[in-house]
Amino acid sequence: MIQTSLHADDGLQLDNQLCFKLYAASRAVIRAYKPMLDQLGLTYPQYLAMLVLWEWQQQPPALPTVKALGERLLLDSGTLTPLLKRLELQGLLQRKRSASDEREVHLALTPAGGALREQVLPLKSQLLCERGIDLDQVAALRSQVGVLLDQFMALNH
Amino acid sequence: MIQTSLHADDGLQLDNQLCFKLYAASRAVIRAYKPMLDQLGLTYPQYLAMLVLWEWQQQPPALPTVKALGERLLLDSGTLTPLLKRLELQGLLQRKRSASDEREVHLALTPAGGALREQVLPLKSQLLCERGIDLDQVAALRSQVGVLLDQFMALNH
DNA sequence: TTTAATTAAATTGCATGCAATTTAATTGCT
DNA sequence: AGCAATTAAATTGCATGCAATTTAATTAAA
Repeated sequence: MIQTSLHADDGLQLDNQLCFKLYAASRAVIRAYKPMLDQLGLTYPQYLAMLVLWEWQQQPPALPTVKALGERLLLDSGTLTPLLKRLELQGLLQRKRSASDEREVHLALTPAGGALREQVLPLKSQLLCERGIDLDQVAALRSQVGVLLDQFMALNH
Repeated sequence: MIQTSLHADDGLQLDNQLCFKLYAASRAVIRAYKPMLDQLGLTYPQYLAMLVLWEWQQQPPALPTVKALGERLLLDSGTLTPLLKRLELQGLLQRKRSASDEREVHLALTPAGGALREQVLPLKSQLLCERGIDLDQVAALRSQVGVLLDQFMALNH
């Protein structure tokens, strides 16, 4: 393929930046979730935290710690601590110091927090339906963005 | 392809969420830019703003307004006004009220702001090189994420 | 031409992200 | 045991994002 560029460096054109497309697409998708999240009373990162806690609930023995949640979401305690305090204030979870290791904080869903899960699936179906999203296309893109993510996670050692 | 799911709703597994992959990938790429941006003295959104201003400089007559910049970056004045004030404080640009329409604020690069552009390309090449990024793969993914972005922009009317 | 509706920025308030530091608890080492 | 090194959260400080409101200027309309 032949490059016929007018400028010496299309490499700095905003539209040529994968980083900008990702950044903008991420915000656009979060914006699309907003009506659903408003009904749930959650912000987007709070929703992600709940996804992890709901998932964890299905494979008991141990409760997740703040650290474990952070590894899953790629967020640190500086972000998670205040976020989790807000979820606790809303009555969706409880934060309790581990008895065996007082440094750790275990996260346990309350009944209300567990129940909230049931409201998500219908709302999400509605969202996808209303917008006529192609599920196969979404799955394919998710897989590719996932590969990119893994590469960058490996590179950022 | 046959679905053999253990749970009734893989649809809520974090790893199955395109939104999370995008969100995490976006932050990972921004993190990868950090060393370069530190050398430039810019944050990531400040860098995006500079990209637009550099691009604009090549097609004169009129200067971009805050609104025009916002349309390009998909950001509003609530985000841009303080960001631009910081760039102005750093001496990279000037903000001046339009004479013809006092509501508008025009953005003009200072010589320092224009000169900064020259430092970016070599730093970016170095970044790509050090990490052994496949340019064709990046271009392909950018195109696909771009399609997704366009779809969501259309849907969020 | 007054006045109502629009529009562009700025401002306010809140919730992230994230670097850097601090605190408290636990491990490892000698 | 005694002490240094690690580790998990919390805290602090700063820069976004973004909804909602405000302010000032321009346009449209009666």
